[in-house]
Amino acid sequence: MQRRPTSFDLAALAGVSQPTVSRALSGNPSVSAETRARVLAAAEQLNYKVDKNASGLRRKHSRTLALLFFEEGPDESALLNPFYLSMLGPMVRCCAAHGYDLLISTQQLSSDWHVDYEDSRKADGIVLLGYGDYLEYRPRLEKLVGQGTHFVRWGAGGDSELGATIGSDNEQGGFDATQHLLASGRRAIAFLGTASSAFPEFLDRWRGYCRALRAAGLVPDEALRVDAEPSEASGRAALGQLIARGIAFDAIFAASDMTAIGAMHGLEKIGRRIPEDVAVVGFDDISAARLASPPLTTVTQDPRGAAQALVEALIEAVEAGSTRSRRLPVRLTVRESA
Amino acid sequence: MQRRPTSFDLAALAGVSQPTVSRALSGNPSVSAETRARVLAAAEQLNYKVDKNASGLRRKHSRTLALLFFEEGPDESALLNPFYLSMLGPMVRCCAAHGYDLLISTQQLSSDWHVDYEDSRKADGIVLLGYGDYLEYRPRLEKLVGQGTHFVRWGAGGDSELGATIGSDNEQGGFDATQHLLASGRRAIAFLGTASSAFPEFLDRWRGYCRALRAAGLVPDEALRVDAEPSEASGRAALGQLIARGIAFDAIFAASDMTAIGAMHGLEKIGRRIPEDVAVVGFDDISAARLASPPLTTVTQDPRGAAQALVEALIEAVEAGSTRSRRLPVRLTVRESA
DNA sequence: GGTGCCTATACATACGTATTCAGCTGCCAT
DNA sequence: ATGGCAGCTGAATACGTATGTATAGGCACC
Repeated sequence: MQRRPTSFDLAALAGVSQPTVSRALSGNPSVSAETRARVLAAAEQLNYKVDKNASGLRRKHSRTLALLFFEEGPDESALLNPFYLSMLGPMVRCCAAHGYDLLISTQQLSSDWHVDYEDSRKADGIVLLGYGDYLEYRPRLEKLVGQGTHFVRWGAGGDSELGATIGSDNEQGGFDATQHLLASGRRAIAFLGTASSAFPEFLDRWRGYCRALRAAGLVPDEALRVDAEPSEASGRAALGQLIARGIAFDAIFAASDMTAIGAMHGLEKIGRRIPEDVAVVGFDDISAARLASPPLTTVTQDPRGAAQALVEALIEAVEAGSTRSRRLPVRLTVRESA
Repeated sequence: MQRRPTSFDLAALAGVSQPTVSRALSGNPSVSAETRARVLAAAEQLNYKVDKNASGLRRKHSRTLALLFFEEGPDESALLNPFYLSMLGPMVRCCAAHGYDLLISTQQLSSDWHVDYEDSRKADGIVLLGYGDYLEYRPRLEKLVGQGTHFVRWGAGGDSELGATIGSDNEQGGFDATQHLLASGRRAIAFLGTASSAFPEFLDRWRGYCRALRAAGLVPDEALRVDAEPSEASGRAALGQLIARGIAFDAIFAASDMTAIGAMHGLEKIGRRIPEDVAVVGFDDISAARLASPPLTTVTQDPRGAAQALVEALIEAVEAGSTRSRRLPVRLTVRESA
């Protein structure tokens, strides 16, 4: 393993100077076609690769984006969110298509704010995943803005002071899901979800649910609303609570698939058939939704579109200096549970 | 957003020279405690961060590892593998603990071999995920070895000529799963899996299955073995095939959870109870296994341990020049399906 | 009091690339 | 023939850090 070839070696081989090599490789139009060809041939021969450290030092950017997952701890990490995980592939591909590399990291709430990537020039900008609209984050995001760091957040959006936000149209998703249930004749539709600030999306889904009901001339009934977090256990518990209330229902709209699957298990246990007795619709389209029995009808967020929107917004922020928030469309995926 | 502070600015503020700043920050023992304190205070004040491009240029490494997912295309990517995805968090944390950053990328088989990260000094070493033991990869891996690139592969291992390999003890997992079924009195245990080179792990799982049978004085029956890929549809189809053969069975060991879940759906459809009529054991412990109904007994690979083993092996390769392959223990997770 | 040694710091330089500026060549118009 | 101009290329330099070598001061020892 001998010394790496440098642009000087390349220049010597191609019979030109080092600056010409640099220009040739970066596609500068001032270098003649034949010179460029000679340089490229030499590069091929020496298996020359630009040293990105030197390049990044000289230019002022690294052509690298950082992907930052929020986490409370190993067991409470945005890296466990299946939707985020499904965005990973598309993000990597989208970055590659734009000539960027992707750095991945996590950020603990408890730790100091060490978003060094942009500070230390390892990344030109940051994608933030798992940062809800918690107030706790505000000062950190504000500091980021203050530093002039380029970043884009996945979230419910709204607050354009804190950088651009990309998120799904949760309200419309809630509307579509509910309308689907209404269209199949259901009238007593329970809503399983929480309005906790930890899941701001759930509130929008609830709003869509209400809008659909009202559009059908119905009035949302608080008795049909049960608090539930996105977990199987919580879904089962919520169903138990619903039953305990003794209120009749012929459908369930769960604000997350995990909750929906838990509720389905609960229904199964008490012998209520799905969808004959109770139709169920979830939200997220996690992989287990398709594998559930019966397969779960759910609101699908498009991971590819989301990934692309995030990456392209960030690149725009990096290269053009600013970008805009976006709300992405969702799609109802009808399977057998409703 | 003014100019970034450099180590010279820091030196001026602390009243020392730039080299002293560099030494103070890197913990060089030759700098006195009081000087170091002054430098650190100045760094805090200026919010100084080492420029990793310049640092990487001067040193010969970037303290960055690249994580490379193999993919045939967007729909056939190692980034879709839930086990790999579950390693992500632990890998990130493990890298951080060792002071490394993690770059994530994909590699298409069809494209040229562009593992530029190490070539271009963006990464010091590479973790390869999703590279089975396909012969097609050999030349590429050999080239990597030839270049002196440091890398570690997740896989069945064995071929130590092609770099270190870290993998689960699939044979033992197959043995444990089968023994568990035997212990509960099952005697006719079907094996659902394929020996295709695309899934070399399956072959080891099959071997473990055979060893358990023989240890119990039974002889593996080829009639109980059905080819199946790791997908729900394939699992359902495999069960159909098994039924069509008209052979009696009281248990199923599927070489993957996806297959097992498909088979469970098939059993449900024809009214066979799980586990009363047929016990089912899977392999992988994907998230859907716990959510299945009944929850699936399966062989759990430890993503944290795997991630740690991969990262630490790679770091050892990078820093010490070489490393060794390892086979990681697996654990049977008993739920309700068997 | 000079020599030698040790500690802490400063000086100078190298890493490999991209860019600014200047220079060279040849061609066209005057 | 000469000035100007365009099209390419080369020389010099800057980017910010880390490190090898040199230097200044302090102390012990003979």
